[in-house]
Amino acid sequence: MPLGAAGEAFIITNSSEEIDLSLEDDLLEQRLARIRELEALGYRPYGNRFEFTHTIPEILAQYSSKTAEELNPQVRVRIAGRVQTIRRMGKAGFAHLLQNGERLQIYVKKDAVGERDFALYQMLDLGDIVGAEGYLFRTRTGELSVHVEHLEHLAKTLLSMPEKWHGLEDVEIRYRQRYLDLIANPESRRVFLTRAKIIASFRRQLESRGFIEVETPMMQPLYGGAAARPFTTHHNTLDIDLYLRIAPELYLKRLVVGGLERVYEINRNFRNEGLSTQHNPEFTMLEFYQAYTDYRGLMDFSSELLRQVAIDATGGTEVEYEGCKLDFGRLERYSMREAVVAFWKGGGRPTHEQVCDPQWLLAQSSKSTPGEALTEIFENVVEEQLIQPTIIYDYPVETSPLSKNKPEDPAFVERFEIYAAGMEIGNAYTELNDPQEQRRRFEMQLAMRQRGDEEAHQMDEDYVRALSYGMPPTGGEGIGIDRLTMILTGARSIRDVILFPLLRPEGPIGLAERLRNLEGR
RNA sequence: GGGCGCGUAGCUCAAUUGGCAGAGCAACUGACUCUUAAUCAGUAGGUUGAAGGUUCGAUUCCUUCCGCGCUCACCA
Repeated sequence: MPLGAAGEAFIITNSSEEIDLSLEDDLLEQRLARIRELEALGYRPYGNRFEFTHTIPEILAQYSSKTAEELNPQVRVRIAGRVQTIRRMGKAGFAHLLQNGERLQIYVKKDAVGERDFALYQMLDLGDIVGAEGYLFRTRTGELSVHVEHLEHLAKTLLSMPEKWHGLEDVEIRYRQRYLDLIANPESRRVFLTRAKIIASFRRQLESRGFIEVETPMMQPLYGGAAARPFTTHHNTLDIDLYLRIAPELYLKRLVVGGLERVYEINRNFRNEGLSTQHNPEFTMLEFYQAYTDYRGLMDFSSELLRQVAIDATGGTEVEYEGCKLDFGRLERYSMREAVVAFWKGGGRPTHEQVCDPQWLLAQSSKSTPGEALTEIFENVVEEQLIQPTIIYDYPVETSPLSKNKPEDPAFVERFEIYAAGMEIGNAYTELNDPQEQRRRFEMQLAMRQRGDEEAHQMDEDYVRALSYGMPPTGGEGIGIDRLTMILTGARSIRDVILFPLLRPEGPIGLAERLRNLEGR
């Protein structure tokens, strides 16, 4: 396109529409007008494929240490990114392009890029996505930059970006419009990269030990494997109600029966409960099952897994959370009864004999069985004090319908939970594999259900049938990925580690209507 | 669901005892060919979350509602 024509188009658009714009003062309208200016210059407001030579992080990794002299002979690059800052000075100027969380400065000089590309540079808005071609150099102040010789437009921003040095702080917008959070807050980006590293580390470690990854039903005709209320949905053709799973446990153990002796699944569970800083209705669990081991074996395995995950995610075994230094290098271990004695607050610390005495336990609690009383005391007294990563083992049978009894103490089961930062992050046990005992446990749960306990298990007869074919002795464990991610990233709320946490739907946005009204004007 | 707190320009935040709704950034116009929170001159931008009420007068006080956060209960 001849330069004169382009310039003319630019000027005409300005003079004819400027008055309307200033009267309306609508950013959208300004931006849509700018799209027409871009098109008049022969640019596409939403470009297509762009061949780049480097990503911005690649350039920074390769050339950050190079001096001006070492950038000679010229290093030619083609890069793309989102415009993060613009500093215009008449017939030249700078901008920072942001890509994959890192930024690189470009220098655009009219003499170097020509009239048309310089007109494009002058029209850029913060948030536009552009491609640039040129060579690397260092500015007078020493910043590695691209001396641009050609500029290309790849995508237009119609809405204004978050403010540049405070970033985006409104938590509601950060959760609802996570894309803005990811653009504006490097810390948020880092959290989700760390989350991905945590999951990758678990996968790598489990694969290397011969575990295979499987997917089991999310929609289940019977829900089980945990104590929780489910979400209900409906399948039209079969005309049946289905439940979103509260846990994959019963399916994974069917697979162990079937000879998949080491299986794991990393996926969502859904529990129809309240929301809090530690609870989202859908959350991600790792569950794994290993035949021929028991909860003692899993304690050792868990310690290794968590230690390595901490290293893979953060570079070391120590992390700081809420001002406390947590060490994943080793997990402390207490039985539940030991923990009640050890973490007792104030006077009247019980003896070991007392925490084993049903009469003493019942006297401390409103619960009707010694086991439930012990659990209640533990939760009230101990849980919040378990800051260091800690294993608590040997749980009362009443609260554990799927765990195997301790042979020497049938009122307790071979179960442990992992705590850190006062939160439960893991739950594991020696799986109950006696179908007759499992049938009795389900019937106990049914009785609790009839007394009004909505969270008690239903009878899963196919599961009993599976066990009746024989399940090898097996250890199984679940680890809450969201909470572990909170701890390893220093997040206060589970919503900070879930990309799109559940929120109430927002009201009408009104953008579609505004765009419709502005179309073709 | 209960309790406490917050909601002001696109973003981050002010506004004295109830007395003319403001600033910075972003936007718009102009100047500027090595800036980096660029600078300089100017312009525009508001149903103060919504609806009622008290008052001569409400961002401010009261009521209800909406949204978010914290917390308690339930849960992992």
